[in-house]
Amino acid sequence: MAKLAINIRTGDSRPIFKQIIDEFSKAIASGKLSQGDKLPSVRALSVQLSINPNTVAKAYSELASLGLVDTHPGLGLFVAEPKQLLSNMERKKRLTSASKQFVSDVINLHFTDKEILDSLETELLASRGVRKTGTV
Amino acid sequence: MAKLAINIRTGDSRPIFKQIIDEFSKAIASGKLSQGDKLPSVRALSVQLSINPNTVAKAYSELASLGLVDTHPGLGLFVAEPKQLLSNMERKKRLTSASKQFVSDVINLHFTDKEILDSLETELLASRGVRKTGTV
Amino acid sequence: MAKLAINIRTGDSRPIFKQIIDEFSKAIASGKLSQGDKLPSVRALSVQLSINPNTVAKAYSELASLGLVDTHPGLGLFVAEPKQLLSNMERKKRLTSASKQFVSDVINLHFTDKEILDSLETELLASRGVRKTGTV
Amino acid sequence: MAKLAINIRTGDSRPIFKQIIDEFSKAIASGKLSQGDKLPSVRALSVQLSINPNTVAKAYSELASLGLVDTHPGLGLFVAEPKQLLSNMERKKRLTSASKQFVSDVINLHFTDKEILDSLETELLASRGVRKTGTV
DNA sequence: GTGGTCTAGACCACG
DNA sequence: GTGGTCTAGACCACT
Repeated sequence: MAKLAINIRTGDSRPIFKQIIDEFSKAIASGKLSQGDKLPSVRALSVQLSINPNTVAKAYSELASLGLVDTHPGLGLFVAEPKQLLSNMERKKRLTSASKQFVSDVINLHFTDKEILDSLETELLASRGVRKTGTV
Repeated sequence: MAKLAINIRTGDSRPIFKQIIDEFSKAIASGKLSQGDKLPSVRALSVQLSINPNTVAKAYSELASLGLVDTHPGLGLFVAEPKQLLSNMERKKRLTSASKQFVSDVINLHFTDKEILDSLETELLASRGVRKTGTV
Repeated sequence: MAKLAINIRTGDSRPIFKQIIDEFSKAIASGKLSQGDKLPSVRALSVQLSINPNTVAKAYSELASLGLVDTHPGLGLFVAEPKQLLSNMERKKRLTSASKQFVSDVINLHFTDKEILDSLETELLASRGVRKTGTV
Repeated sequence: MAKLAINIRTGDSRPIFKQIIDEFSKAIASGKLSQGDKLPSVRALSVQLSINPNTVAKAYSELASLGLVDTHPGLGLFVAEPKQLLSNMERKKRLTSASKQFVSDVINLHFTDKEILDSLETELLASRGVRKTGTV
């Protein structure tokens, strides 16, 4: 079980609980957290991040409903087995929606398509625990 | 003045005012609206889209502060001359930030990198008024 | 749009927010609420049920993540278009899980299988807005 | 004393003590455990299942208060004689309540009534030690 | 100790 | 007006 650091930025546009969700999502997707690994307790993480325990609880609750973790009251939260919760149509719909959102966000920055795609690829590799050193 | 259709979807996750901004941004970026073209009046657009005039006004106000349009009090809003308001560092920062956000949004959908990049490319081309299949 | 009554029972073993979710779920499944219908506002329902607004908000938030309603900040919540959010495997898994749970709950009441199945069928028909009057 | 296997699943939504109760309930209802059979000791079962002895003790305590087992201090727990503790009205009430709960749980999975009833029948037969396909 | 629920009250973004 | 987020503090069930 790798060392895990959850980072919260107050200047971020995303709400705190969403940042927590994203951090754990990426940690699980990249393999930094593996099935069966225990998450920090609600109280422990709330102290570590200096936020309200309810905020952590909300994030944990959503992670559970996303199927990424299993909750065991009295024991804690544990990384769940990988599974596909959503129908293929819903997955596709969400990918398209996120793509549209991304395009809207960057369209006025006047980058070329290649620059945009390269930037995305860099982040994708990073999220999978890979540094972008090879050719594109 | 080019033919222009502003589309608002009630099912969209973005707030209405943001959708308006994005629609005009894309229209300007793709050349469907050119420098000097007049935007519809607040009242006219609010009637056309069946939304609150305040919402349109808010969108127009942000378009102006983004530098995409010039306000001519008493006459209306006009597409501004293309300019670059942001430093290259700021542009790069926003691109990276949007990329990170996008990756967070789709990481748990379990698509391959290629599928994700393809989806984005499709939307990029669409935003530039191009269909992906078949060269233009 | 039919008249809608949400009932909360303090003696119920389910938490309040879950009761609210179930009530709206059944209202939507049975057609008592149709696509596009507006749900009562968080504040209005919290007053009507004499509970904390946050509790209603939590229920509404889960209804949204279940895909049953669309939220439009500033406007309210509306019944969403019917869709299949979950993969067939996940649907089957949840059906089996619920069946097991149900059997565990009634196994010691010493009813015959037929009595149990009849009871369930009655409730199923009721949930679809049908009174059980025909033969079984 | 019949051969008996108590199965605890960490992925189950039910708390551990409830799983233990359900397992013994089903074993008794199906005849796998008969009147007078001795249950494993608290310590033995807790070791076998790798769980906290308090959890086993809690389950045993509830089994006793349900009237399914008799406690003989110093000797252990033994399966009690079959008896009916609940009034018919109470039994019927609990069946209806469990049915309602079940319907609420599955109503949004969009299965047909037949699929739901089939799933339940399968589990009912399984709980009585019968496979559904092929008579026994 | 663990997570889950509920209340109370505040502030923000959206229309 | 609408819903969304966060804090503070309480109580409960489970291990």
